Parts: sequence; C-alpha cells; structure tokens
Amino acid sequence: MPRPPLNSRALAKLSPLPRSFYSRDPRLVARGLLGKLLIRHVGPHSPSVGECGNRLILAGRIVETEAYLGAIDPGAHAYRGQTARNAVLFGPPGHAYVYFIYGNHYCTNVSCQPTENVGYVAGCVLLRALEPVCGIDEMSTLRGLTLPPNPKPSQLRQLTSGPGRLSQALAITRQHDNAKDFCSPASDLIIADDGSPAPSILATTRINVTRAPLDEWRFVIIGSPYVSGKKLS
DNA sequence: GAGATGATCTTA
DNA sequence: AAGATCATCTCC
Repeated sequence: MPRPPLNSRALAKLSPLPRSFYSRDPRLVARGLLGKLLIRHVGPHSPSVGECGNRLILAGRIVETEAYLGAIDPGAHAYRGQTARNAVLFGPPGHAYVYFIYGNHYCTNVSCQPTENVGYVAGCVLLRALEPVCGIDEMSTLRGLTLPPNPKPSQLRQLTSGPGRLSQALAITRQHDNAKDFCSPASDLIIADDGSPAPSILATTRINVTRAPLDEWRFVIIGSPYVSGKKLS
C-alpha cells in the first residue's frame, strides 16, 4: 500500500516525535532521526519568508546527522561546560540549539540526553542535510537560488545539503528558534515520523571536528544524493 | 569535479 | 585566534 503524498495538508497532521525519543544516547538519536521529517510552519507570526505567502509548510527528510556527546566529547560545544551560548544543551531534551558559525551561517541541533545516567551530559544532534520534501519554491527564495521547473536531485541538493544551507532554507535562526521545543504540537518547528521505512545507514567521522577527529559519529542514509559534501564511494 | 581561498563575526 | 560553513574562484 503506497502512503499518501506528502503535501502540506498531510504534513500538517503529523505529530512531533515524543520527548522520550530524545532522552537517549545522542548516537542513537542521530541514527533514529535519519528518515524523519523536519517540518517548519511559516505564517503571519513566523519568521519572514519574503513574498512566500501567509500560511505554508516547509519540510525535508533528514538524510545526514552528527552526534555530539557533551561533557565527554572534546568536539562538542558542551565539553567546556555551560555558557550563555550553549545553555540549551543543559536543559531538557528535544529542544533546538541554534548557533551562529563562521560569521555567516546558523547550525541547527536537537538537544538530547541531559541526565547523567549514562556518564555524560548535554548531548545533541546536529542536522546536516535534508532531502527537500515540501515548499521547494519558498526554500529557493530563502536560499537566494533560482531552480528550474523540474529540478534534478543535483540541483535540489543545493537547497539543504549542509547545516548552514538547511537552516537558511527553513528560515531557522538563533534569534527566532534557539531553545524552541521540537516536541510541542504548538511549535512551528517539529520533527515527525511519517512511517517511512528505516533507512540503511553509514557511519563516518564528523565534518570539520578537529578536536575528536576519529570518532565515527556522523550518520548518512546510504545512497542519498542529498547528503552534504562529495559523493560517497 | 576537485582543491584553495576569502567572507564575516561570535566565542573563548 | 579559531571555528560543528559556504560560495566562488582556479585549475585540471
């Protein structure tokens, strides 16, 4: 039985993943998020999307993530303890940690595993790439790109292949979205399961993490053309 | 297609 | 001074 198509109407009915999903080892959360949908509601009370209209949904399927283990992970922002920037990571799981990087870009994370019952605190998962699902035109506008009428995957991937790109495509900023609850049905930024089958996953080292270069805590959907960087072998 | 470089600014 | 990046340039 084919599932119904993922138009705005179908996406609007999906419920956010429960908080228990995020109350686990960040590596399990990072794997579990692959294939899930990141859904952004934009409207009169949401961040500006230019001339995109009043009420619409932007969504993408998560195809690439990275786990950050917090207090025991030298590559993690939380490694050196709580600061004004990373305070969200020391709060309850399932909340957005959005930070500004390299003077140009935002990166979007989900907090997880804030308790000490497995030996570390303040973990999170960085969302690194999406397969565009809904709101292609609006995402193009937000990214400042012009795509042809029937874009190929190689063109679509310009929208959301990379943490800075996907954040821009969904109008995610620290000002608007840091500390936002991914688990609240009232949230304009959620992650949901549409029942798609569990993907095949490849683990690699994390991108541009120099302080812990060997840990294979980056996860990608095998074969997806929407993963960031070069094509994998 | 691949590798190098500059932009730009927050954080420690 | 470095960084959980990206667009653009040059040269294969």
